[in-house]
Parts: sequence; structure tokens; C-alpha cells
Amino acid sequence: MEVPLRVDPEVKYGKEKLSIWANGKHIVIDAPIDPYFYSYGKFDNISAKITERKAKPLSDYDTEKLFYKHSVPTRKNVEMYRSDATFEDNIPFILRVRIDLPDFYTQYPHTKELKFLFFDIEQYTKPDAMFPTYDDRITSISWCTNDRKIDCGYIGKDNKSDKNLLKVFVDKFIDIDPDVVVVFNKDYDIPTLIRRCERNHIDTKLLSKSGIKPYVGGREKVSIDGRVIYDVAYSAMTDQTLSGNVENRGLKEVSNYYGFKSKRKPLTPQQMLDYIGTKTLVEYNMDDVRRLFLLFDVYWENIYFNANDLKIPLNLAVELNTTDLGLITVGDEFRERNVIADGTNEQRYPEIFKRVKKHKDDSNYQGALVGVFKKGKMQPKNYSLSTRYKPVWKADYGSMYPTIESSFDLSPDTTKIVQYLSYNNNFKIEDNKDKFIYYVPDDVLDKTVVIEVKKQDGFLSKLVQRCLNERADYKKRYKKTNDPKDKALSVNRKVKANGGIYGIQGSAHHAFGFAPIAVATCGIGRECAQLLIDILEELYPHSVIEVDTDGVYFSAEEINKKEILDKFNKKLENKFNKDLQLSIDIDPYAEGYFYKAKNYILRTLDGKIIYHGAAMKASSKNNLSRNLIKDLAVAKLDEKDTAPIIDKYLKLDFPLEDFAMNKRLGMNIGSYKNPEGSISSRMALQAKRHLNVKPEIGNIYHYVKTKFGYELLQLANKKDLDLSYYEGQIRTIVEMFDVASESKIDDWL
DNA sequence: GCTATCAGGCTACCT
DNA sequence: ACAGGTAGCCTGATAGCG
Repeated sequence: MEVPLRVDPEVKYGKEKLSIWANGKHIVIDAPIDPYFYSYGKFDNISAKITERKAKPLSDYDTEKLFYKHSVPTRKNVEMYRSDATFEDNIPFILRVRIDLPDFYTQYPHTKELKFLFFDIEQYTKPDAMFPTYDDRITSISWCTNDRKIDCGYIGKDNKSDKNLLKVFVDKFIDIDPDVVVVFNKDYDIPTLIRRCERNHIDTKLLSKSGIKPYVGGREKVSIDGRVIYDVAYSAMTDQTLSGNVENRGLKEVSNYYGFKSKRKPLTPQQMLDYIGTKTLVEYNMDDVRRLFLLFDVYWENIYFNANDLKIPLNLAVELNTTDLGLITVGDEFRERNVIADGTNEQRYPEIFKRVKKHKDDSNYQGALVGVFKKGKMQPKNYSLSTRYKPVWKADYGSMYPTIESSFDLSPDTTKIVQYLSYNNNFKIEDNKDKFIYYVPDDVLDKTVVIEVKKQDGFLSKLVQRCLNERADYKKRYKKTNDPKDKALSVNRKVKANGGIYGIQGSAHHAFGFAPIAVATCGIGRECAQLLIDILEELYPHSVIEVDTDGVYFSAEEINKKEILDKFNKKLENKFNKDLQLSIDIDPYAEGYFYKAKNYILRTLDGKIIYHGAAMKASSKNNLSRNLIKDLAVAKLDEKDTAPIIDKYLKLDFPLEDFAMNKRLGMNIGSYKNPEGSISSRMALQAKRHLNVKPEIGNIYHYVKTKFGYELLQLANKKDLDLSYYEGQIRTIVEMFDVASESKIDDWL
């Protein structure tokens, strides 16, 4: 590896230091730069080293201005002095070092082979409790290291103490002395391991490389000094290829998706209790470790690649988010071009980001074109037939936003908002000698935004272009090799272009956001989507079914792909008067049933039914609803009678568990505006009161509706169920498969 | 006093 | 603190009705 294993900032004697781990050795050095921020004015009243710097401000790229750089001893100081007059004041220090001195971290490479420890634990849960607590014993631990030979320790059925098991595992842990600890859900496994050790008076200091006790913070942030914790669940959570393909982002679902094969079925929670101390539980536990390293193999290459490619320590690469990716990629360009972001989008574009909003969550500017159409319903009685489309095609743009950004030269050095006109729903382009002027109607701003773009390469658009080219190469390679690692690299570049470069532009508070790009990209994107709709409607009248951002579903018995593409290219050039690299793919589906925007089912050519949207597959639904949707979907697509299915479900003769709905606690319990107004907070409070479960963000509560109101599954009796409520649920779902064709057509065509 | 409707709050999902 | 967009379900307030 060309970078260190981990780097953390720390303050010593009032100065910023960097704690660096590489090749098993630890050093603490003075940070190579002091934390700092910029401003246009001098702050004489604070204790800072002030230097002058001439640079191009983001707000007006063509005019160099004088900035004052205020260097202060610690990160805390930057935070203290942060105000509307300070710039680039919210960049994590570790990344500030990376941006300013791009080769700094590569001076401390971890060159030895990385030692891994994979592990997974199973824990006892009290009957009727929702989750195990730190008071519950660990029943089984499986682990392995680089050789992938799985070891397992477990306790007997009647053994109430996990002390010996923990001792054995901690000894193994110390013996393996891993650089990288690999788990699925680090916020569960690691705190549980540590807390259980504490309960058993086993010293956890030795788990860290330095002898510093592992840290389990208030917000369950975990850290083991000298080691990197790689949480595969984080990769699974952010994995775009999974969306629409798995029911949840759990270990089982995701590993199954990536081809995990096992003779054993996963155990139910009840079985996991019944099988304590048996081979069955041990095998299950070991299977989870096999799943773990299968997924590790899917994601690791990309992380390792990122660490070296972006020149960041491994501990940053394992939890790299879009914000940080944007800071690095865009920050590199800013450094090379001598650009300073003189304020955030919110400060520079108050017209967009500080508007008086009707609702708290209103968006800042208009986004994608989204909607459903209904075509040619001349026989309104023929609903079930007329809402079936066979075959169904999806025409979609590849990487639409990044391609727009690159093809239209959208970049801070080329693009600026010159005027806000009163709203006129007519996208217009003026071609002036050395620039294009785009009139972008924005129905959120209720203005037409006039955006000028110079006819020249922009530095950010060129960067996006590089990412797209690399992506195309990896994609081509993947098609040849079918190696998931090539696919991962291709996705890596897509993510970089999408979120890391385009995504941050519309952010109100990101240090390097640049709103004109975001407004222009979305505006042009809407035009592109509409263009595609128009072409399809022209060639195949009344064929368009649904549009979402960059994809259009349409139906036609036979299509002529070449004709579509030719027309597309011609119209595209005509409209934008420019050589563009926008391209479309057209993929077939056997059939589909469309309910509402973003909500539909598709049958692929090989017969698999794919469910889209919250109405079709929300995790909050109960088994009853989920099964009914599946049964009705199959019946609908097969043109079978649905009456027997409906009758069966209306009897409501199912076990209590099948009635349980799920809701996730999304915020801290104190943040709820009205604690009674949300099922999540109500269930969290019930669980706290009756089951002694601490309310934590991310907890999922299973609840049912009884005649007394909403109750946790664990506290409810089947005889108390509010059956009319569930009958209502069933009727709603039945209508979903019948009423779709009655929905009104949007009047766009 | 009852019911229908709406707005606000929140979660889940799509691109 | 990457973005916007659609949809569903809950509660409480309010309008409309008799």
C-alpha cells in the first residue's frame, strides 16, 4: 500500500499533531500545516498567523482577489471563528492536509501485507425481548484471518457465562494482531464484544495495538487504536448496484445477491435460541463469516484502490463518503487552479438557498422530470388489460448528469448565473460568439435562471470527462472478463463523477459547492428527458408510460432501435447546437404493471418479477401486505383471476407475526417535534418503558394495530387485533392493482 | 357532534 | 449537511354538514 494504515488528528500542547500508523509502527508528528480559514478582511483581534494570498474566487472566477489566510493552532479555533465572513472553514483537517499537500500521506506507506481478522458473533436474546442487550451472553464467535480458515468458539446450552469464550477469542485476536478488522455492522459487533469483556472483567486494552482501551463513544462510534475497522455493511449500504435487486441491505440478502451458496438455510431468531450449543448454530455462525468474506471480496478492491488513488490513509478510504470524495477531487483542482471558495452556496446564492420557504423541507431548486402517463385508454372498462404493457422498453441515458456537465462544459471557470427573470416555461438557448446563454425555467425558484457558459473546456467538466472515460474502459473490461472487480471499478468512477463531482455542486453548505452547475445540469437534464419522450411519442404514439430523471418506460410491440437512435442524435444536435456525448440504451422487459410514478412492477425476459417503489415493496409493510402484493402481481401478469387470492387474505387467518408492520427510528428521540405524532417515536417509547430497549437511531420496531391503538408486536395479543384496519390495508392493495388506469394523465404530451 | 379534507411530520423509496 | 422527487401513513386542525 502506498498510504498509511491510519491517520488521526490529535491536539498536544495546544497544537495539532498527526497520529500515524504504518507497518505496525506508531508515530506522532507535528501536523505539516496549521488549521486555517480564509476571509476577505483581516481579523486582527484573534490570535492567528495572517498571510496574504491572491486567488480566483469561486464567485467570480475571472477576477483575482486578495484573501487573508488565518492560520490557527487547532481545529477547535477554526470552529470558534467560523462565520459568514470566513471561507473554507468546514473542511476536516485530515482532508485539508491531503488537499494542500497531496503527497503528504504517501510518505508514510504501509508496505507490509495487510493482516485481516474477519469475525461475527451470535448473542443470546431473552425470549420476547426485541434485541439483545449488553447483559446478554455471547453464544458463538466465528473468525478467520488471511488464510480464510474459519475457527469458531461457542458456549453450551446451559452455560450462562461467556467468559471463557471471550477469553479464547481475545487471545486469538491479540495473536492474529490484525491491521484490519472486518465485520458486518461494526456498531453492533464491536461494542458488544467490548462490553461483554467488561462485564466479565476481561481486559480490552490488549485489543488495541497501542494498549489504549478501545473507544466506544456515546454515539456508538467505535475505534480500536492502531487498527482499521472495515464495516462491510457500510459498503453494502452505499452500493448502487443493489438498489432494486435486494429486499434489504443485510448480510444474508446482499451475500445471496453476490452468489453466496450454502447447504444451510439461515436460522430464524427462535432457532438461534433453540440451537445454542449445537453444531447447527456453529455452522450458521461460520456461514456468516463466509458470507462476510465473500462480500469483502466484492468491495475491498475498490476501497484499496481508492486509498492509493486518492492518496488517503486506509481508515479514511473504508468510510469515504460523497462529501469527502468531493472535497478531494474538487479540492485538487482548486489547488492547481488557485481557486478559493469564497463562501458556500448559501452565502453566494441567497436567491436560491435563503429563499423564504413555504415548508421546511422544500427544495432549493428544481430537479428532475418525473411523472406517469396513461395512453390510449379508449375502453375504460378494460382496465386490467389496458394497464398491462407487453413488451415494455426502458430507454435511458447513461450517466446523464455527469455527461451533461462534461459535454456542456459546466464548470466554475466557465459557468455563471447572470440574471433571474420572471418564470417562463420555455427553455431557450442563445448562441453568442464565445458563449452559450441558457434560459433555464425553474418552477421551484419560480424564476427563469439565465446561465452563461463559455465555449471552452472547464476544469471540472474535464475532470468529469476523465472519470467517464475511465468508467467506460472498466465497463468494457467487465463485459469481457465478467469479473465483479472490474464492475466495482466501473462503479467507482461512476460514483466519483456522480456524487463526488456533480453531487456536491447543489449542496448549500459543502465548502466547494457551485450552484450554477447544479441548476444548469438539472435544467438541461429535464430538456433531455423531454426530448426522449417526444421522440418516442413521435415514433410510437401514446407509448410513453413513465419517466424518472433519465429513463423513460414505453410500450410498443416492435421497435426499431436504429431509427430511435438516429432520430435521437439528430434531434439532440438540433436542439443544443453542440457536439454532445449523450447516449441512450434501450432495454426490453417482458411486461410491466405501472401504478404511480416510481412505483411499478416489471417482469424481466427471464421471468423474474422486479418490484419498484415504496407502494410495492416498502420494508415497513407487514408480511400480509407483502405476500398479497406478490400473489396479486403474479396473478395480474399471468391474467389469472384475483378473486380467490383476495378472499383468502380477507379471512385474515394468519399468525400474529404476519400482521406486524415495521418502522425505523430515524432521529434521536428528543428531536421529534411531536413524540405522539410519529409511530417511530411512540414505539420507541413503548419499547423503552416495557422492554427496557434504549431508543437508538436505526432501531426497527415491529408493531401491530389493535383495538387499543398501535402496540409493539412483543406486547400485543392476537385477539386484540384491529381487524378492520387490516381489511383496509388489503383493500388498498387490491385497489393498487385495479385502479391504476383510473389515475389522471399528466398533460405534458 | 360527526365526517371529510387538508397540512405537517415522518419514513421509505427512486434517479 | 451530495441533490431533488414521489408516495404512504400517521396526527391534529379545520371546514362543512345536519
